[in-house]
Amino acid sequence: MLKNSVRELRARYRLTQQDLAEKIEVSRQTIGLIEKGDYAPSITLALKMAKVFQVPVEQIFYLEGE
Amino acid sequence: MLKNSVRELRARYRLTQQDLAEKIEVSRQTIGLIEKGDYAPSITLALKMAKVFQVPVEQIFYLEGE
DNA sequence: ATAAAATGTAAACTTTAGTTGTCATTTTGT
DNA sequence: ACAAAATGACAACTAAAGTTTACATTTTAT
Repeated sequence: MLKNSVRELRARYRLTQQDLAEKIEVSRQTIGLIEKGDYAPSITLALKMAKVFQVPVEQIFYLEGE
Repeated sequence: MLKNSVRELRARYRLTQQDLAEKIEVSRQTIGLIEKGDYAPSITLALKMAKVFQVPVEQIFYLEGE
């Protein structure tokens, strides 16, 4: 099962969902749905996010319970 | 633009597309299309692949030319 | 307390990931 | 050289990502 720490990282950088959305070129709603855990984004989105937060992808998205 | 080194890693482990497909639970065709660069897989697929190859996701998938 | 900004949510939609089946071509092993 | 295994490719399809619009609720700042 896929989990993520987008909300925490976003808080650390004091970005709104809108801010983050713009930086990685997706809609605000998409950020919301990802934070909620509603779906597994594309690797492209994940890589862009990792760049914004300056952490490895694995530190944002990870499989829990295999 | 998204690039990847799936083919190289798969060769290193001497796995067929079919083998890899089974390990990460996708179809053989999907592996072929990813190697060809036809599309950006989900982060879930990428994480599973990273596990198989025992490398960070960034070593498999990366954005080239921003 | 109030207004503005931020977030949650939902429906209807478009786009793209991923599947299944099938056949042709290439590679590998004997 | 030959057969078997592996890959390429394509069409038609299904499933899921991601968008847009719109409105309700919550948070934040003054």
